[in-house]
Amino acid sequence: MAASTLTEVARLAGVSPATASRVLNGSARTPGKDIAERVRQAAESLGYIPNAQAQGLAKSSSGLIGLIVHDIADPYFAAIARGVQEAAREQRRMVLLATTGGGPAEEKEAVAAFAARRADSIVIAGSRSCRDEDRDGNAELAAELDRYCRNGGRVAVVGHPVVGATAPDGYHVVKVPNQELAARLATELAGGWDGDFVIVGGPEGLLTSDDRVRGFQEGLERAGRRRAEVLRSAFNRSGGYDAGLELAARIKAAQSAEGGAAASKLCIFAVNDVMAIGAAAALRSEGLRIPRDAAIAGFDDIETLRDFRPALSTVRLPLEDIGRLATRATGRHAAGGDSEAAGGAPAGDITGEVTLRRSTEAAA
Amino acid sequence: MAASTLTEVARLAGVSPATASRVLNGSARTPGKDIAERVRQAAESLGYIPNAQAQGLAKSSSGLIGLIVHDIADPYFAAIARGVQEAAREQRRMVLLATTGGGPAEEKEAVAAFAARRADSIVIAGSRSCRDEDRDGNAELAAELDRYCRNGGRVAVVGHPVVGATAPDGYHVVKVPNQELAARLATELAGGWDGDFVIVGGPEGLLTSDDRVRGFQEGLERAGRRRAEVLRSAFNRSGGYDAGLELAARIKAAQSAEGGAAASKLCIFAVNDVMAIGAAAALRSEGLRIPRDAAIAGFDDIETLRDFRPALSTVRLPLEDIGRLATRATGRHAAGGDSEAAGGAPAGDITGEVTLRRSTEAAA
DNA sequence: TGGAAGCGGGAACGCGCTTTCCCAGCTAGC
DNA sequence: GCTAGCTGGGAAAGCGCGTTCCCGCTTCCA
Repeated sequence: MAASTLTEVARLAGVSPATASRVLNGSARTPGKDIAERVRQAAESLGYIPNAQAQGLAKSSSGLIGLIVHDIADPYFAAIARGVQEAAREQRRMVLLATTGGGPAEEKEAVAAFAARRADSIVIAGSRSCRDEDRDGNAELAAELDRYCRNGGRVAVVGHPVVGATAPDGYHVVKVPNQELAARLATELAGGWDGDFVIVGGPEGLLTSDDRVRGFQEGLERAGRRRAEVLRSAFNRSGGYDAGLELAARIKAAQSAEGGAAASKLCIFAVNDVMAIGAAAALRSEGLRIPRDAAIAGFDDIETLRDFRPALSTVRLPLEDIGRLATRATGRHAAGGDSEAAGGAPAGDITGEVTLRRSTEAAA
Repeated sequence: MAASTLTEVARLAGVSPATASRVLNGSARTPGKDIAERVRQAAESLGYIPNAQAQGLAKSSSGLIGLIVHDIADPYFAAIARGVQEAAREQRRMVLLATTGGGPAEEKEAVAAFAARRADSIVIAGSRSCRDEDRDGNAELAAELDRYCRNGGRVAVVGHPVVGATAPDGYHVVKVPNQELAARLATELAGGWDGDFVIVGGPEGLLTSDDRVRGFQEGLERAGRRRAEVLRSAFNRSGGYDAGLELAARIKAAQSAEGGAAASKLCIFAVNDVMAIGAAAALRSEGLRIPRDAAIAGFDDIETLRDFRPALSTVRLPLEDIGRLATRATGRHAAGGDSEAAGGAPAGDITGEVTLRRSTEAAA
């Protein structure tokens, strides 16, 4: 038994489907009071639920918004997803979720799937990559997005524009000042730290990671410090852990070489909180303590990690807002152009905040 | 310019829409090689993407699976969502996300929205509530689900059946042995702990919380211990924090009353990890240390929290598997009845594992 | 060589809904 | 009193696709 249809409701109410449609699913024309009531009662008694697919077909708009993340279980993406979800609810739309593991090829597939579902808009979170091996994938993704936009879709990307994408109408980028914030973090850290800095970054070519690395180096330079060495590993907890093991070995070697613990201490900047936690875990597993033997800082200020001890110095990013803004940017009335003048939230105005905590205190 | 349609492809290829459909969207009948090739090329050159809405309308099935969670940013739900997402991908379906904040009324709305979209199945995660104020909401939710199932929808619920729901065809519950696992946790803890136990639970009527409380009490009893006092607060980090403050005051009072720190120590069981972390943070903020001044245990073994120090004793729940199993249970061939004999994953066979770590070590 | 069986392709209908167009009935204006 | 103008309702044409039915052609067997 399939759900009851508009026609059935209409028949029961003794009116035409057209009229039933007009009263049940908001139209410019409003039928007479008594008829409306009859229809509503018929719908109620039949438990009528409009078929969104059919509505979408007829109106060619689905009320769907597609969200692409690398991994929904990653707290970074989960936080963004929450914002997206919230904004979607405001707009009375539903969110369609796709996780891709970060590969542009899978992202392209996700875009195609969203396009097939005729999603009104797409939000892409997650770092862009410009690694060589992703070249083709990026090109295909860009092409797919381009087509999607030409067909009237709207897309918002968090962070960087998709590599190689021309910017057609409806293509919006929510800029995150990773570089600038990383620079600020570096200068603030440099103010209270005498030792050297090391950066634990993601794979080269991951733009978010690259930005943060570059920014941090800039900040050091501005503070009159020498550039930090950059260690590359996976952009997740285990990457941080691996790098942490490596660093632990060095620290221990340095300590024993110089005799006491009086050696100049290292300050580790991991390009995201999850990596920082991984690195911290590695140091700890090697018997080192933070910030006694080394300082460590992250990026993102993941909520779940705020109770971590020693409290992690990091850069707070308003992840939920980012998701919300990206979603709003794809809203119907967000027609580009005078987004500032329109009075709505000035999309793209993301800002973060350097947050120094115990993990980088000099006095251990 | 809307996306190109099957008819356009057919025209370009010089065939009828029927033929084009047969070659492009898998049918029992396969047109001739050359024609197929022509159609495929036409599709390619037009950038044809099948309209899933139209397909869904015609086939009356959408390839959509609805997921209902309280909050996607909560790591518990995020982990489940990952599993759901994975299983959905296996089945070549997409997941539609709804977050409800836990209220049955909102859950009902989500179900209705999914029904409108003609989602093939619905997975409901998140604790059921049997509080009085949710009575009406539960009834409405049950009715909505019932209707959904009667219309051929399949639903899987994680944890408990929806309160008041009769179990029609296609209604599946993924049981989580919360009670039993909590009991096991209690007995294991009792083995290495002399002091009293306190339970930090969620609001009364939240079934997951209630189960864990009940199980823990049972376990204590089995171990010959006296029942623990139960503190109630919100089922999240801040609820844990509040309870932690209260407990910290008591502990400090007891310590100063008995002079030294030699008083019998408290072991706190928070009904989930996030609450446990909150409670731990509260104790710490009051100058108490874990496990020196009190032991603490949680439940769920949230991945992001595993690096927390002192390492949290907890019960590992295979959250991802839970999501996966729930999703698979709603699969097309999961026709109920002999699910065991069917050879597939024997759904409902969720099991957890008590994991004792440093936070409950007696020797501080 | 004639007929039946089989196969590849097209015409047409239906999925459930929106929307335009049209028509009947009414009121208002001359 | 007659027509212009308006209002509320219905008929019907799609939206893009799957699918059934039908038809013309080839192939095989008698």
